[in-house]
Amino acid sequence: MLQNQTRLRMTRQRQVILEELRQVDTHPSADEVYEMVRKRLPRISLGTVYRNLEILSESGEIQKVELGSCLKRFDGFPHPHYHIRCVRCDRLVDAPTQFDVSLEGRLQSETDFQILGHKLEFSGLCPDCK
Amino acid sequence: MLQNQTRLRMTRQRQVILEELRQVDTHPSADEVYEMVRKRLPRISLGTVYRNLEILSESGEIQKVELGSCLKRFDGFPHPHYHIRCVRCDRLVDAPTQFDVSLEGRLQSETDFQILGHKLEFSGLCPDCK
DNA sequence: ATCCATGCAAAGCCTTTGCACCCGA
DNA sequence: TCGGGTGCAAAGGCTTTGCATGGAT
Repeated sequence: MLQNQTRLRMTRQRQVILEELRQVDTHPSADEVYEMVRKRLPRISLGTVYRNLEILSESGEIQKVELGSCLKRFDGFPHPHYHIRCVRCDRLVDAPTQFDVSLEGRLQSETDFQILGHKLEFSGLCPDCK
Repeated sequence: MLQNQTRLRMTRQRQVILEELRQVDTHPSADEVYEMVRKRLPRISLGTVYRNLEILSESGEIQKVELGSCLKRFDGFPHPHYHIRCVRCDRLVDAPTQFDVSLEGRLQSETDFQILGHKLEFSGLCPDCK
């Protein structure tokens, strides 16, 4: 979250992006947001959309859904387990927690999806970074 | 997982990638795997590493750590909640499950990380796809 | 022998960034 | 006014792919 002293300047672009995003529950990508916003602000640029999505999610107004970065990581051990990612240095370690299939069972009764699996990632500060 | 009938052809490159990955717990990126493997197979190409990481994770020999794809999605509602992703059409919907902070507490006592949060994503087949 | 895998390089996709101009507070 | 925001376009980073050749079964 941003401190109050760094209050967001509310430009038309930023406001429209926020409004459009709050009107849907489809979790659009940056490009999809761009297309939505363009109907109201035809001259907005894709760069502005990216910049504002970043700023809005840093300030806690919205959230990014994906974990980590674009960079994929690989784990040589295929058994199901969880990870902890250091928010500062991006180090990824196995979490000393048991995999809990019951999470899926609880959800299954509440949804029309056929649940097949789940992934859980913790974030925090690693011993070196805290 | 691949069916047994589609047994993997075990080339030297594929085998070395698998061996190297099983010797570390650092969750390397594709490029880091490339650097590791290159010490033993100097002529291997980055494309081969990518192709094999993909094949090995599809066959269940290893796993990709990141959720979803490289494409980031945005959610206009910043309160903590979980998502379900359709493995077939990639649609993303909110999970009708309560956010459970106690997951963090249980882990905190078991690790030297300072836990700050967690993300949980379910995968499954959406009503349209199943 | 067959067909998948490889090396190489180019292309692709999404995202970030430099720069000059603009505008909200 | 003035520092952050914008549009535009180019660059960047990671990943995928086309193609001719190579190699496992």
